Amino acid sequence: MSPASQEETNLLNLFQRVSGIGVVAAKKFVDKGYKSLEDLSNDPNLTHHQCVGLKYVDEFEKEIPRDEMENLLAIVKKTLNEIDSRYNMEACGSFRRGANISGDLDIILTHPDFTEVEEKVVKRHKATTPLLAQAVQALEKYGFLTDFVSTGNVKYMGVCQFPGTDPRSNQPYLHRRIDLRFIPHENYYTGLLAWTGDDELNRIMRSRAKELGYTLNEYGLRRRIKTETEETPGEKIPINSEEDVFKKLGMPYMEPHERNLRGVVKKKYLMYEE
DNA sequence: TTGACGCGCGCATCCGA
DNA sequence: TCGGATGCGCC
DNA sequence: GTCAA
Repeated sequence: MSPASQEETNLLNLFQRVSGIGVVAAKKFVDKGYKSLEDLSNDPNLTHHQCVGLKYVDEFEKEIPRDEMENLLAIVKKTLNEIDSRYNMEACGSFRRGANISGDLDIILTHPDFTEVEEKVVKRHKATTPLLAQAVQALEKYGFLTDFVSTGNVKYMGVCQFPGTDPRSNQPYLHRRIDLRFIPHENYYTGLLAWTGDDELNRIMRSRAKELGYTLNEYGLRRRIKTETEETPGEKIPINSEEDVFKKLGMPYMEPHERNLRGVVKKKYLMYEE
């Protein structure tokens, strides 16, 4: 590769470390002649997301120890329960699968007042559910949320920071990415399953569902209706636990910590090769 | 090593009618 | 001004 | 890029 295009590749990779900058934006910045993140910071036209991404570019690349994840989650639970005890929340992703370190904190939220019907109304009328906004407001007031990336009716993406000094570094705790995702309470278990993952298990379960004439996603498990010409999703199958989903698919239940299939599949493959 | 494959959604922002 | 298209991050 | 063969 020529030195010039090597430099371009390096810059593309550098710019894409910033959250909010993907391939298209990175190319645009290279075309503008930017050579560094400092050049980037002088651009007056960065999106809000990109500004936040740039501000915390180093911190977002640092992994979050499990005990800090637990502390962060505890704050969210405590704060939200104080304003409304009917909030239900669970941290998903690798944390729920038992990982010792995580990249971000992904929390799904339900509330008995937020149903599928309610969600449809919200979307059609572009009204706002106060439930997520209220939760965010409470966490901001606490000083726990420091910046937002995006904030809508059902999904908040932002930045949080545990208060005080991190004994590991003797410095303030790092800024961490946090997502709050509101889902209709009827979809809680399929949502929990989907957002806990991992990707590989999701793929396996979805394709198994397909084989059995179902369709599975974070919104539920449905029977597919086959007609002459087309297939449409049919009635939703009632799900009252994650176990229910495994059961319907004829699979043995897997505890969250048993759902790390990515590494397992790879390991098996490597063993086969040797 | 090779070839098949990877979905869809919420939000911010841009763009053209 | 508004609706659709695009970019992005995410399991 | 990932993953199965």
